[in-house]
Amino acid sequence: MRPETRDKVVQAIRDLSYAPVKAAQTLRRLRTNMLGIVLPDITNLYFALLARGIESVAFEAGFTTIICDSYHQSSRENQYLDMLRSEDVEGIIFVPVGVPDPNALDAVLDQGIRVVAVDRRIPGLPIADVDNYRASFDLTRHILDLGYRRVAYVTGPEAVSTSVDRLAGCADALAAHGLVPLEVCPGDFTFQSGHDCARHILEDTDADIILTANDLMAFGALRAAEELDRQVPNSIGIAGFDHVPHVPYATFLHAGLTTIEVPIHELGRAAASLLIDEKESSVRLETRLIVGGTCKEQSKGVQ
Amino acid sequence: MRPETRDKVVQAIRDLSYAPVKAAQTLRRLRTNMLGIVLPDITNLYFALLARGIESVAFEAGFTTIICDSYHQSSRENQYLDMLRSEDVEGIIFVPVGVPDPNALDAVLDQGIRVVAVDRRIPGLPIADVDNYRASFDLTRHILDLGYRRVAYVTGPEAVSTSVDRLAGCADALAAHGLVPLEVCPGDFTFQSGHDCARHILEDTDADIILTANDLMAFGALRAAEELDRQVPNSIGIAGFDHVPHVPYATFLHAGLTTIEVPIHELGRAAASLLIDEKESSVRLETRLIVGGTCKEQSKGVQ
DNA sequence: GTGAAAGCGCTAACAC
DNA sequence: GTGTTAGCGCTTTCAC
Repeated sequence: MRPETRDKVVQAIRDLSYAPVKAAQTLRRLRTNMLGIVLPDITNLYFALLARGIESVAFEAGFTTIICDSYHQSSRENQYLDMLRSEDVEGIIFVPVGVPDPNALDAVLDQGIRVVAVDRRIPGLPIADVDNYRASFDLTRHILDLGYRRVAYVTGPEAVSTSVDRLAGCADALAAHGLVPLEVCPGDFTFQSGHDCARHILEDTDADIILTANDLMAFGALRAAEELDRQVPNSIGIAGFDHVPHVPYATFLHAGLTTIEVPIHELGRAAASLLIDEKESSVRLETRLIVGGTCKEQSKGVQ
Repeated sequence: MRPETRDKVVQAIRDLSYAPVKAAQTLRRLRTNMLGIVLPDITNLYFALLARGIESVAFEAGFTTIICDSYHQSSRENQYLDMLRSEDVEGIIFVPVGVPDPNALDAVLDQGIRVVAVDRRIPGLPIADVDNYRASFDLTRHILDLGYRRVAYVTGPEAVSTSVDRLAGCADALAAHGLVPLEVCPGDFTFQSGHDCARHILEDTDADIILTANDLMAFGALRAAEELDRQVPNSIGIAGFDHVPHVPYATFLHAGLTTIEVPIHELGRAAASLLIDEKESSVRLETRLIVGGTCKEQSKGVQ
């Protein structure tokens, strides 16, 4: 068409402030260009960073994302799965609360909506994750190298693969030294549960270190140690897992927590790429050991 | 219709696993049942709590929400506004980065999409907020009653109404005592800026208290005080604003921060209600003074 | 109470 | 190049 005709059309679009109606496009093309994210808690920085990573890739690819916060409740999780299905999203990135309800999930899958897991495994689905077992194994070896021997562990929910893998990695590293955990206390990834488990461990065992399945519980443990006047790391060692940059913690814990860095944002990006590029495979990213000030640097008493 | 006929139909829905196509409904009804949220940073707990509040009301009312994270960039904010417009959302809850771009906003408004502000004022729009001026005034009076006199203030971005109001409330309360702020340092609501401003204040002035426009900057100030070996509250007082429940802070700051509690979740709920109930009015919620351990309890030297 | 038909706004296909 | 048309799946209206 002639440039001047083009300009006229463009001008007309302006004048009438015309904007295409998405619903009509969607109906015609049978493509919504929407992605769903289902996660347990958007106020948890870990998941917020994950959502950001996902969104950054989706936005570049022209997808709109709907974040669904399941509040750690599988009933709400199912409601959201149904909702996303009826919205005809083109894919879902799913961080389940525990073991997902097969009914709700299959209904989604049967409609041809692709679902990928991120962080937490879901049987039969591709996933973007890290090697939690390996990282936990390596962290445990690290603290064994430092001379710690009486290891107590604060684990996460048993229905969540990350909890299971991290605990297993720790237990196996201990076993390789002929050791077993002094205590395995069931937490739920919250600050409070970390605090409560650590208090129990400090009061009822002679552990020389507490390992926790995430940083938040490690902070709970730090609090418990402080309440009981136990010096960290001199009287008790503490290590976490995640390396979530909880802001105010920098205020007080200058030397930082010994922990495993999980590339959360990248995990989100990888999961979104799996969905958008329609890959069937999974992707695994690297973690890194962060040596902080909550474990002794010297071997203790072993010398 | 006869019950048995009904059952047959229901059965058929089952068998064919029929689900209505939202796009067709939307096209026909010209209603999308979608709400947009535009906010500066979903990884900031303050905004995550706001989003949760909004979502809880929207979900009950059958609306799907789309959270748009502008990353504190007005360019992205405009992109999202355009995106939400083309999605034909039925309303937008808007926490602007600064002063919103009239072009992008008017385009939305011209299309008949209702927009409400929350937390931060936007000229011409209804808002759900708190009386930041009053609360800041009262907090300042409180610390004056405690005997503090040499008050330094760390403010937020000057394009944001909450910053402006909080600073004005403080300044006016001081003026009522014939005082002026010893120093007003421009922060940007981040931990880092709170730290940097506080360091400057502690090194270059003889302030006896630092007030900050939000809790995050107060934590930065606490960090700065610790670095310079200034005891809180004995050597320097600190107070914040927000009362955001940053989790790990409970680990270390046992007595808590002196601050103003803003009902964030409720603010989100109120904003969503304004939109959904199609009210034109604004709504203002109550704040509360939280007396923590970061200000001296006794008047100092005044007796 | 049941059935038929029009039309929401767009896009893709095809004819000119 | 340009113009015309069918139809995406639903809801609403109107006729029976």
